[in-house]
Amino acid sequence: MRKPCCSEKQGTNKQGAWSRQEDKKLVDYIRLHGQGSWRFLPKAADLHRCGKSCRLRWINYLKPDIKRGNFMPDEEDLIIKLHALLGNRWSLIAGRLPGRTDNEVKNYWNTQIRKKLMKMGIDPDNHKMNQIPQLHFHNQPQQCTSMEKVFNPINGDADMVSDAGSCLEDDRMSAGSSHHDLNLDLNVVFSSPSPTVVAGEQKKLENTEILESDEIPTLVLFN
DNA sequence: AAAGTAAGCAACCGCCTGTTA
DNA sequence: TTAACAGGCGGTTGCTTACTT
Repeated sequence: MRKPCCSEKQGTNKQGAWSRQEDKKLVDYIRLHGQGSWRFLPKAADLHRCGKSCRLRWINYLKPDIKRGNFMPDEEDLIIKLHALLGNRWSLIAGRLPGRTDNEVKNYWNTQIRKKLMKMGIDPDNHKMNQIPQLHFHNQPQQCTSMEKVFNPINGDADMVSDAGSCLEDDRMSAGSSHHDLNLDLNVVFSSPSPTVVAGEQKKLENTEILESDEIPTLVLFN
């Protein structure tokens, strides 16, 4: 029924990396006309790319508010927490990280966080222990991250997966825990009928929405 | 120094959803 | 109600770079 994005212009896809000239054309065009109408943008901007490719390039790399560079520990914490709640909803997760894109978050998860979690015996898909973790200890409990205390949406508790000696009591994670630097307090609100809907039913997370209220994002779970 | 391998990440693909006529 | 379309999303690919042998 629907034609593929670039079917009308064979040879416009699989163009590889964007050149400086292409970037400039795209940026100049969007500055002048604004974003949108991606289907017609390539022709209007004299770009031999498909609209999707232009959109992706703009959203992921050319937008002025994109934050590049390494992820901060706070950001990593937040990604893990949100992933535990939302799963692979990268755009939702990225939406809580100012300046980060879904593609960047997804890549970071797949290349960094996933490996770290697996190394600690945590299944990165469900955030549950799947084997005996390789425990390591340090003397700085304040440095505990979500990598070491992963909120488990199934039982509503924090799974202590490593650094057991230093991280057990302080800073215990919960759905209402706080991220000071990013001002991102996560509150889980159950719309109906009761909070017990979460227990053992991760698929309930299928229909979720993060609402902004008084600058505190709230995760609402719909039944 | 060269070849082989692994890791990181930009880019593409195909499907889904919302909107409009 | 349905078809067509645009935009958006997650999964995957493949190129580039770094590292190892």
